Amino acid sequence: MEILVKKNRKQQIEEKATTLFRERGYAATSMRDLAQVLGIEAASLYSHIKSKEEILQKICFRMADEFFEAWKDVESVQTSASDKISKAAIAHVKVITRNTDASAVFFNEWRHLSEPHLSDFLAMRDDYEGRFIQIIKDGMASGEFEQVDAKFMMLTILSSLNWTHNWYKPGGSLTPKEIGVRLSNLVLNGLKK
Amino acid sequence: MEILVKKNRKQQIEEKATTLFRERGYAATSMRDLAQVLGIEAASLYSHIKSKEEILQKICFRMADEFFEAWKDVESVQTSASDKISKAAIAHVKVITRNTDASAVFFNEWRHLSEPHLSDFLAMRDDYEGRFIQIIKDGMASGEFEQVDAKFMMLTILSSLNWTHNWYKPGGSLTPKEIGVRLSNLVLNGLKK
DNA sequence: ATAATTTGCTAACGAACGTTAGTATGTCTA
DNA sequence: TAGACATACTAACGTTCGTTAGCAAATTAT
Repeated sequence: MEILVKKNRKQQIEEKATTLFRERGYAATSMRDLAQVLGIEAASLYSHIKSKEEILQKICFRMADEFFEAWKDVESVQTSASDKISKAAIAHVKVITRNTDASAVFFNEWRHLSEPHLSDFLAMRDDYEGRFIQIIKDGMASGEFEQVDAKFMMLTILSSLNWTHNWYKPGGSLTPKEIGVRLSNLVLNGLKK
Repeated sequence: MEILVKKNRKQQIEEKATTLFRERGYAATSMRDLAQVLGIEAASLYSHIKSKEEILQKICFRMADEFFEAWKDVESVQTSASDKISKAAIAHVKVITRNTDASAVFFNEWRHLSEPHLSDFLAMRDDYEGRFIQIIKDGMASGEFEQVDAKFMMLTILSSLNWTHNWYKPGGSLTPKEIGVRLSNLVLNGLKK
């Protein structure tokens, strides 16, 4: 029995869609826009995909997978909370910088997912955020961190990390790792001398 | 000569539109959606407004005005760079928390502005961001701050401040001022003990 | 060589979009 | 009391939307 693999054209569609969704937003990107970029008719897209939303789902859940996959670097070793924050920041930023367009779509367009995908997405996000909260709580319990509102702190840290998708350019002076190091350094030690 | 003041209904339209634009995004909100929330027909909206985009413009530029207005608290007194960062954070967060819906639209939907409004908007944003950069540079020059990339730092700080629109709820345990204090404290002193 | 698969087309569907024209009805003001 | 104004309506416009049906050619696998 053969498993059919529509590999090439479908990938191209998803790549171009990612760029367009990032630039114009999901709702403001039409299938005709997407087809034009690919040099085909809009109706032809449906030889490869099921629906417009299917593309968005692929982008969002592939990015979610990447974020979770990268987290393995964080939990692999037993170390201090500071070290874990640093490792998490580096891993997280690495995923974002590896695909800034898809990250932008992931962060900004997920609300256009329909159920049950939307609930699945939010559940994964909660899980991911919970891991950051745990590190912060551990750091407070061990006396390594100041006593703070762990959720507040998680939101603040993640907002800084996530924002990198908005300004990172592959040719820039900072490598993804350096960005992660600097961000975690700011979060841990602050701006003051 | 009479100056006509269409005050009440137009305000209502802008308020409801702000909520919808925040929840669904500008492009995914139809004029019929908006009309339904107001209990009228879509065509009736045009007795009060010129176009859908006019509403977006009003929201975006009113928020911009508010951010600049709040900045006066920051530049009014001669003080240390740390103090200025703290004052700026508090002022900035105060504006956001005063209207979380409009802030969300301001941060997420500005790209749907057409020219020349888009260019005007971006110019204002550059101006605003430049003020943060200047404080950071001053703090480095005086030896108060670590030597860092000022733009990188500005982006990181503002991303944390701006993210508050996503989780702040008026009835919460933290006041807007407390949020500003805690955010600036994290930025200045870090999480480590 | 033949069958299956990939890729794309034209034509069209019903629905939704932002918006305009023209009209009617109250309400406030001169 | 007359005119201006605020508010909302019905009907409709031309356009664009996501998507389907049916067909055709090229490529690939058996």
